[in-house]
Amino acid sequence: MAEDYVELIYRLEGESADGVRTVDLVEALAVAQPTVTKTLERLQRDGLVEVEPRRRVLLTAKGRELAQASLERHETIVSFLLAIGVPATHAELDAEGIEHHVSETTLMAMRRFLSR
Amino acid sequence: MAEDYVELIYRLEGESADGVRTVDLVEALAVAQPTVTKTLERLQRDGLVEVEPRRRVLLTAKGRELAQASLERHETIVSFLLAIGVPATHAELDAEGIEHHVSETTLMAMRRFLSR
DNA sequence: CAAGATGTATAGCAAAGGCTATATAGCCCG
DNA sequence: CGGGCTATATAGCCTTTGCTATACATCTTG
Repeated sequence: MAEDYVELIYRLEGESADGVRTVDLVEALAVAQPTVTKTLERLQRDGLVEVEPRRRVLLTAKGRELAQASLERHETIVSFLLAIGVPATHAELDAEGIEHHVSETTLMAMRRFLSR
Repeated sequence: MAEDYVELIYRLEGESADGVRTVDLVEALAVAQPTVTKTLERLQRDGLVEVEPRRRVLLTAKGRELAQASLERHETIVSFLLAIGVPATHAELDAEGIEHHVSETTLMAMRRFLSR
């Protein structure tokens, strides 16, 4: 979950000027608000985000790094799925599921395939 | 987890003549014995396995169907990963992680790729 | 056939990730 | 500047998947 959260926060940061709020995550993830609040507490505990009470959710340096790495992995997988003929709709969804379970070795094979 | 368990039981059935026992799953999954027992209770509740108390673990018809479908999916993914150049060691492990998260659509794309 | 080894069951605990209901803080507007 | 709306926090509950410690049953073997 941690990766999903930081990746999402990272993306949302790029889409809205005045910061990411809990409610944005609630909407994007389609879960109940207390679920997001609780998860953010864990992420905070793990040093991935910083939450201004009742205000914005910010990524720490560590969180941002993880987000960038996750996003890159995500995009590699989406590109790869598209390349083997998976329609765009499914590619996005499947990548979400897959991205936390592929080794660096398999990612390399995907990149190799893409640059063939 | 359900799929992992029934798939494993199904495979172990083929490897040993006198039935699958809890201890076989404990060893294969590398978890503590009470974890397996408890999970088997849930699978039993869900009608996937039948447990002879202190004896064998059997698949129900429903469990066997799920196991076969899971195994087939697993093998498709392993073959596919091997085909794009992932070494055998990683292919097995990654397939385990991936197999619960790919849509039928993506599986079809993999099969298409394999029969190209 | 009794002991010890092996296997299984049971009790109790924890963390993650969900939920609902409710309280409270902050913001905007009349 | 007070009320209401919106956002966030808090309390309390649930299930899954893990664990350890311990009790009990079964099997094997001397």
